[in-house]
Amino acid sequence: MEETPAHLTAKPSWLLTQVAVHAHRLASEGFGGVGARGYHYRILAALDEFGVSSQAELGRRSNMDRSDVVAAINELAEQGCVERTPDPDDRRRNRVHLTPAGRRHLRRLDRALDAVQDDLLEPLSAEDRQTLTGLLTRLLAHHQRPWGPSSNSRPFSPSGTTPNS
Amino acid sequence: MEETPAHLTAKPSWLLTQVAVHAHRLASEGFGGVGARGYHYRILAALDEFGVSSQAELGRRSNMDRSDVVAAINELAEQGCVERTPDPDDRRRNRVHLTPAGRRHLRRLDRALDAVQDDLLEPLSAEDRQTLTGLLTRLLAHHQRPWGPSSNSRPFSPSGTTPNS
DNA sequence: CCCCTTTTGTTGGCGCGTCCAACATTGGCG
DNA sequence: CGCCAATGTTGGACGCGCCAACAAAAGGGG
Repeated sequence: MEETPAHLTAKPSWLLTQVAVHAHRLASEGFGGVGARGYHYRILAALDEFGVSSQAELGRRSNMDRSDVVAAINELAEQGCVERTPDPDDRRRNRVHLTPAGRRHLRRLDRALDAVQDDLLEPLSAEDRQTLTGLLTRLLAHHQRPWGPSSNSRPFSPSGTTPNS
Repeated sequence: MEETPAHLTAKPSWLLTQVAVHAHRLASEGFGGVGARGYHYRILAALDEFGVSSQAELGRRSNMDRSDVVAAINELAEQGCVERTPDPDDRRRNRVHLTPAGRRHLRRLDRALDAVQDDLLEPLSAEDRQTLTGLLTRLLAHHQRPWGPSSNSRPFSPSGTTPNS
């Protein structure tokens, strides 16, 4: 039985990315059954929660590049989950909205994803799960500083709390 | 300021993968300066810790596909970090070993990666970091079990989808 | 001894997620 | 009006994980 180098197992970044690999694998299995993938879920969830949005908004909310939003919405539109109509008030934008079929699809994906969480966190107690969630939430909030490197708009300059630490 | 859907932020798998994205970004920045990437580090670390190995061993230890090991070792060999010699005792295998340059390269990458950990975990106290590391280690160990983690095909398990511990 | 299975290195390819560059159109604002 | 910002879109890049196929070599039974 081959062991993994301690150089790796000692590094939180290693643990994080490797566990994320398993999370991604489980999620893909859950999505795969219905021919969906992560990007679809993100957009459907954002649409469900915030209603009609422009593609740029969807990208910012679900942390995707504008170009990837285009592709995902094309696919969702082909499946009839979503519809694109030009925005009369701003002719640059598209008003994207959920269809009933899209809402049903989202529910399916949501159920699949909930099952994934249980598989993923199986060895942890409810308390441990909460602890983990809290820690990860803090980390994510910290690294989502609005002035970060992004082509997704954010007209702000550097000099935040930590250019380099 | 656009918000992320609670459907996402409430899911540990989302938090995990998103934080992993930042970890990956930071690591890439650390590696990028010297033209390396994750696969290189994994192999160098495994070689440093376990000495001369075959490519298949390297793959198992650092969790990589055999084909990806080939590519990574080609690149490392071009950089003079690693050398491939046929194994006289088993003519299928290659004996891969670190060169002094490779060892120096590894040390550089190691220092860069250590800095990354600090950036990544900046908002957490030392205690929190340890807690996080422990939880992730448990999760990783659980999902690396040879017979498959949760759903089926385990010898025995008292609970299927029930809370535990 | 031969046959069958396994292991190993290697090639080539796929899918997903992230990201970037460029472009035309449109809106906002001085 | 003229400039800059935002939007949608196209096309591409890279990293990582994964799989299928193959030839060469090793190992284990009959």
